[in-house]
Amino acid sequence: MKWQELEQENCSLARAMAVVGDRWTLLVLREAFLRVRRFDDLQERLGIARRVLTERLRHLVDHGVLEKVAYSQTPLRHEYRLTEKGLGLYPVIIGLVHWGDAHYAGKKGPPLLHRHKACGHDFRSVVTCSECGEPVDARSVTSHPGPGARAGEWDGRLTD
Amino acid sequence: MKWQELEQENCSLARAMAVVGDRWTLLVLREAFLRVRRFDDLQERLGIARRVLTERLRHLVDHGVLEKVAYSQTPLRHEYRLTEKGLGLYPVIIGLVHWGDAHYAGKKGPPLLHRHKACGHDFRSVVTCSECGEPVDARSVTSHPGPGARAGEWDGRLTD
DNA sequence: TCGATTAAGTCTTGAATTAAGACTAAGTCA
DNA sequence: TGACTTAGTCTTAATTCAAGACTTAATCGA
Repeated sequence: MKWQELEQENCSLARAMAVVGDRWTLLVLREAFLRVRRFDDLQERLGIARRVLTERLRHLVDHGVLEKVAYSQTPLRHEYRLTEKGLGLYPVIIGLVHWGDAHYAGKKGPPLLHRHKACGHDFRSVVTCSECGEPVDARSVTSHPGPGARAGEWDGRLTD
Repeated sequence: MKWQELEQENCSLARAMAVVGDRWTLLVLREAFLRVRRFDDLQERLGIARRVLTERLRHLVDHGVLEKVAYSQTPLRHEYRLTEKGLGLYPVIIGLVHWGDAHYAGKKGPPLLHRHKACGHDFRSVVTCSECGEPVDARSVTSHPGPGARAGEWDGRLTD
């Protein structure tokens, strides 16, 4: 299967991966969340090949994850900002960061802490259920076909 | 920068991406969460090149995300199961799925629903603060260096 | 017994993608 | 005018991937 064919799959994860699923994109978005928005800054901080960065930024703009905004008219210069759709990826980023913290931080602890402005504490992210508010993990969930499931593509494996 | 150099970076996201950040790995893990655990089943359902699947599974086993477990002695056959560390990626997967649902589901709705066993409802994942329990989004968080930050690698941009 | 089947890979080849860094274009600054 | 800045484009060699044929070792069915 070619990469962009993923977009056609009847799976929200596959469709999301078609947008942000390559080796560099989430790192570019990390920088965007850290307010690094300019081409040269991104290139230097990430060590990414310029051609690849060009292509990724275009892809993200095309998919509405970033938008290209002029920050100077003379000379005309642009920066890349997260859209609302892009900000919606925060749970993914923070989830990966906390997984990395849990398994790869050295003895001293994580390199970066995250503070919740509202309560003032450094926190870990906790995934909870939108319906009952309790924490959710892999073992407490079952999956079943939704209204958008394509006929014939469900094999019943998960109906336990 | 080469891919595996990411592991050396002083950033939990980069370290996490070094393990699960390529085009296929999260799709392989999606299948693992859906209890698809055998080589041929994974290969067929994903349409991934067999050589690449071999390499990814080895990588995930090497990093303790999956473990290779014998399910038959004669003939000797193995399957790939999520470890506790692998189960810890559930927030990332569900975050991507819900982002995909929000932005790429068709008119009919998402292809797959997720039910919280404890309360019995289909749910969306909500990321909350471990300290105060309130929902958290990108705008309600600031980041600052933690105990594991390497001297000289922090540039102060985020201390707002 | 013997051929077919199954599972889990390995191998080969051509195509696509990436890393690294030189080069370019357009405008500003001293 | 000449140096500098920003945001790219271009080139080349190395790496990775897609597709699918092939392999190995054991079981199954006739």
